[in-house]
Amino acid sequence: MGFLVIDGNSILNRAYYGIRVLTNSKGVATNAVTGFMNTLLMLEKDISPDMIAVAFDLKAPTFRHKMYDGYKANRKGMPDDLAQQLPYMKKIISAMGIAIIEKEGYEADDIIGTISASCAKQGVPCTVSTGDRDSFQLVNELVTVRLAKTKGDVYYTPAVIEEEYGVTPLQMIEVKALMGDSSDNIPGVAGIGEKTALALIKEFKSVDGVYENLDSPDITKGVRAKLESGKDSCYMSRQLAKICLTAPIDTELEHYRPAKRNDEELAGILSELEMYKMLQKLGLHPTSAPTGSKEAQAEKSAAPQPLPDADIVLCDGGSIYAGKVGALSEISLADAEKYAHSDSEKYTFDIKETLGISGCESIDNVKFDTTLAAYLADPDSNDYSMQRLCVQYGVPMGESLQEKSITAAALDNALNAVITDTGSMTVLTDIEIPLAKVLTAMEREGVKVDVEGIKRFGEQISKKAEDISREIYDYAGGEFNIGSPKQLGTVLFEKLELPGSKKTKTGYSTNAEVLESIADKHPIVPLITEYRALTKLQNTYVTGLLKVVGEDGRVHSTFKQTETRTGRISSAEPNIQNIPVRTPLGREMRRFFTAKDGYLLIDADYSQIELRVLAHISGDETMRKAFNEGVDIHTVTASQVFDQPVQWVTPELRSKAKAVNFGIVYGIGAFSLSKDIGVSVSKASEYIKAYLSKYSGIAHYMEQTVAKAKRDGYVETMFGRRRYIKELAAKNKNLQAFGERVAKNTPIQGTAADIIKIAMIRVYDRLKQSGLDAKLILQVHDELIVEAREDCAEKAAALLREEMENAVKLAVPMTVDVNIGKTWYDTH
DNA sequence: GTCCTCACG
DNA sequence: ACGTACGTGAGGACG
Repeated sequence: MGFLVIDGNSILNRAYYGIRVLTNSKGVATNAVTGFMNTLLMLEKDISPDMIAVAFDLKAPTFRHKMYDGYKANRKGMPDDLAQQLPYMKKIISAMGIAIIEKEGYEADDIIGTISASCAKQGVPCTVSTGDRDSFQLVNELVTVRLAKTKGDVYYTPAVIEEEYGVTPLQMIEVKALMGDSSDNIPGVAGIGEKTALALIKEFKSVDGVYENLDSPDITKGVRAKLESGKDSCYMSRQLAKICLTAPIDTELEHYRPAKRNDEELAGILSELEMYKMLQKLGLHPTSAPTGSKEAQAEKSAAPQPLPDADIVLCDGGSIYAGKVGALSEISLADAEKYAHSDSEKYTFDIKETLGISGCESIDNVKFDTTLAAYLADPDSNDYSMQRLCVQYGVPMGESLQEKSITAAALDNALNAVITDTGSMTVLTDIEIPLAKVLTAMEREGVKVDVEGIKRFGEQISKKAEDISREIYDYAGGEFNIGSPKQLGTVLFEKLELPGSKKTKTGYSTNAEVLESIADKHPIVPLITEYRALTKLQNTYVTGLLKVVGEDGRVHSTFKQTETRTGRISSAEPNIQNIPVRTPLGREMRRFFTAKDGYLLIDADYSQIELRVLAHISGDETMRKAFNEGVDIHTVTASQVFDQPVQWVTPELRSKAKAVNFGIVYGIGAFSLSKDIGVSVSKASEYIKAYLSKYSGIAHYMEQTVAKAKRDGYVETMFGRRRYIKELAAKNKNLQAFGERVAKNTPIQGTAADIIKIAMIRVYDRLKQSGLDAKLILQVHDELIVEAREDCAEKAAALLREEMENAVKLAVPMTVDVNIGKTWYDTH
């Protein structure tokens, strides 16, 4: 009903600051557009307006937002990534058939005022949607302001305003004349705030009234003096505060009935922004596949082969269905094994889930897997559901089972094109698909844990933690929750007045680094550090682990295959990849991960796999030589960076060089390196410079990689696994720098991940065919753990080493350290 | 649900 | 003037 007028700038601003920055794959921010659209749709649904207009500012810039005062780089006083969204927003509004009103020299408020006045004159109800309170003066019997708030909108009618402020809507102008408005550059009367202004207007009705009654006993001396000296400013402010009701715009209300929506245009813009949820909400389909770059789109000439006629395999509600498109039938669990080994070519939707439900060890002749393909096409996503993929790839989502088979086939076609096009088909068929059965087997097998041992350990830890907490309370002069960073910060920095400044948004930072820096300032600090270590062990590892031990006395972690951006595997419930090892006490936990009776654990880990990968792909001769000669890489690096003969390298220098080597792999910065090794930033900077000049091949490779990433928008591993880096296209310098580090790190971390995956598949296959009683049970990024019967352990260990070392042939050897022991602790 | 902290490679 | 190394998962506090 009636007219809806939206304060475009205000709503867009609120959306921008209210929603974390979202961007599409090309780095264009979409958060403000998303928020605005949600607001618009909500308003349309709520109000069902007959006429709609969106008003935008076209006035000389004002710094409305304190946060960005001083942000001089942009004359609009608007962050770049918000300004970036304005043109899209306007195009979308137009495509929706909704009128945009803007007028040179007028603010959105003036336009809204003029429209609302016309409505009031013609007896048309009018709703003003805005995020700020400036428009309250426009409110009357027909005009309502709908203030956008985080927790739902609030309607302001004359009665509500009277109730909240005790003045009429029009008197808001008088109030503002007195109190001013810093965001609108309205000075008001210096020294008069909201409270005083409201009280004055409540009593004297207007600015005139106030000045006529300066002698009133209700006005204190101080206030009176301020009013007298600020009189000119007050009357000037009154003019400024008044919203213009006669802006030269089209006030023929009928002209603002929405035109027919231009679906094609709308779908085009939303697809460009990759706003798939919004497309779905509007009942539209994406206009093009999103993942391929422009070149990829153009290269459609090298079209992939259409999929052959093969079986689709779907899981639904714990059942498996397979067969030709549109003719699936349920595969009973009894028949699953037979079907799995049949000759039919299979297109699974989620092979790991299929293995899990069917109980099969493996599935033969799997040619394609939708989920894994979608992961390779877009590893940034965290949702590979059919529904999500349909939205992403513009495929209609089927409701019934048979329709879903059509959907799956259509998705496979789309993804097959993407994967072929981007050169990641072999990663799919030779790595990810065969890996699924290995991970499934590892999950089923699990690892034995010593439950009683963990419990005893936990009791010791708890006792110790309790003792320490008492000591802490003594020093603190009272009990408090040590685990609450907020309370801890208060105790350390206010009560005990220790040095250390606010660091986080919400308060004091109390992390290990901060505590370390003040460790010798007060005896409570080392106690807190110790308390933290103990409670971490207790909560996360002792209690956490006991919660997930199966009836078989083993823990069965889930190895997630589509979780990381780089291609690594992740582990959850429990996370078996972050069991303590670095401290002596933490390392004790590993005594409770053990081989079953009569068996041993074999632990094999790659030595310096990431640096070796770097030596290979960069072609750096110095580093390759070091690895080929089998010398200690950190010692060599120390000798290079600090210009010392190898035999003169001290443990200290070696340790620094080690940190530099790590830093290089992460896309080093001098600041962080300096923090890590405790030298000045300028020293750290010198080290990096020396490193890059000695290892010039690495310097060159890093430059090339970043340049290529900026040009193409993605980086790749040796095997063709891709990661798109949208941050490189961002305008924000910090984001760009992050993108560059990612570009440097991902090919290294990702290639190492590919290598160990290949090794896992080979180890699994070889162990199986060898007939040895030995099974792969764990993976920790560069480390594989096999549980083997005692009499098989040596052979299994040799096999493990052989397959890992020969998984790929690089320009440097892939050295593996192998250890055998009863528990995980013993293998280190 | 988000933040902080901290465990691992 | 600010923030500052890559990739994860989990627990507790707090609003």
